[in-house]
Amino acid sequence: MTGPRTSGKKRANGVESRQRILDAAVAIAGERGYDGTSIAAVSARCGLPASSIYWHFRDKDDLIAAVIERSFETWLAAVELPGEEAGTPLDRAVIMAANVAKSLVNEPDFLRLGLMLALERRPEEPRSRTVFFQVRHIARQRIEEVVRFVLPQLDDDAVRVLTTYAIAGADGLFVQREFNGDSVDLVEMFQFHARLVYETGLRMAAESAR
Amino acid sequence: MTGPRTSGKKRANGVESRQRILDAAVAIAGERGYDGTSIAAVSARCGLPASSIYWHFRDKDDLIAAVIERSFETWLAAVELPGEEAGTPLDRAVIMAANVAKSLVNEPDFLRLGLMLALERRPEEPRSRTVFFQVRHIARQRIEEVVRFVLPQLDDDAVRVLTTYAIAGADGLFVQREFNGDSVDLVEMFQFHARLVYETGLRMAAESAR
DNA sequence: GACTTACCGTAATGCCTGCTCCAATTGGAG
DNA sequence: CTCCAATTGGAGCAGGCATTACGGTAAGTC
Repeated sequence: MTGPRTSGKKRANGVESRQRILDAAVAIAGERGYDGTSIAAVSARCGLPASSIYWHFRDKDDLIAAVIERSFETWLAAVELPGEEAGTPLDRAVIMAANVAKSLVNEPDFLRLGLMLALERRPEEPRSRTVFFQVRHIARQRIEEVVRFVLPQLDDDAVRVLTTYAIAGADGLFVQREFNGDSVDLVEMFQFHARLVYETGLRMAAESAR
Repeated sequence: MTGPRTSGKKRANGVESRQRILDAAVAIAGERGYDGTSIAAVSARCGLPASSIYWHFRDKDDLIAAVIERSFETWLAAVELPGEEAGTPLDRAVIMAANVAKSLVNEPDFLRLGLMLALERRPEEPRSRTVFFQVRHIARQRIEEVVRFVLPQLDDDAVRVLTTYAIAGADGLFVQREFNGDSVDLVEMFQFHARLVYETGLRMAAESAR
């Protein structure tokens, strides 16, 4: 271990405080949604006064947007198509589905918040909502890539339909688990879903080649 | 003009006022969720003062619960398995799926509000949320019946899994449409989904009989 | 006409909200 | 040491919130 030269750890917090605030915010916003998240609650949870929150973030909307960005990054890092050693393309896709499910079980706040945010329709759309849509678009592209890789014989239209269906199933299964609790085995259901989407893709390809 | 009879309806409102309040509330709550729905906004929209709302409903929670109950009733009435003249059991199930999709397109507020409500986790759970769960349970039973009728060879466990998957797909597709707008043809996707669930059920039955 | 019931309107209650102001503290640089 | 910039502490503001108190009015009953 080294003596860290300049840093140590104790100088005025800054970076760490920002993380503490985000940690508190993701927990509360993931449970109560945008309107249900009060600055006072976040402040109480992270132990910093409201003024500190406003020093780090322009306003509440900015805070929630930052929450989404950070959560998405960690989520995205956890979700990659495994390498060739994992087996056939289908095997790899099923493993990836299981990994997505696991990360959703471990940190459901991100998607829960995102879904709540996206379902809302308010006259003036908050930035946090559009951030979620951007982020969601990236996720969609990644899934589309996987679909295209696993089922290379599909044409663009079929890829799009299948991707939409794949994401819909994922969202829906997540919601089911939120409702019914642990009685829904998310990992198993995601694998089931991945296989089903794959077989459907096979059938679609066969039909269009007919 | 001396005061004519003003025959039809003008006096002593009561029932009609209650409906006006519920109409306003379902629109606002369907767009903004529980916390986003203020009594003042509902009052402004229905033209009645806040005190009238509190005459008809105990509190905000009671109002939202009533909104859910009423919306569910109209939704449930719109969704029935069509009669034998519609064709094979699968045909009938697909038609029913299309009908569900249509009613969701026409009145998305019910499910949008329900999903937002169900995703929230607050320390003290509002009655409206439990009402949604009750209502949702009824819907699930109805779908389970349909699954059992269309695929009578399935055992109970398979029926349960398939029903969960069917509902998850429906929720997920609905959410997709909320995100992507009319570019998602909900009716078509619901039919697609119904057929896919059916084929999966066939395969499950064949496997368990193996 | 007196009394009751059902409903509407006004105005207020007290709490909570997002957000800001400003003074205090801290660590590093000169 | 002094000075500066980064942070925190806490008090405070205006506005919005759910909810209520209370008085008014119209119709129905006797």
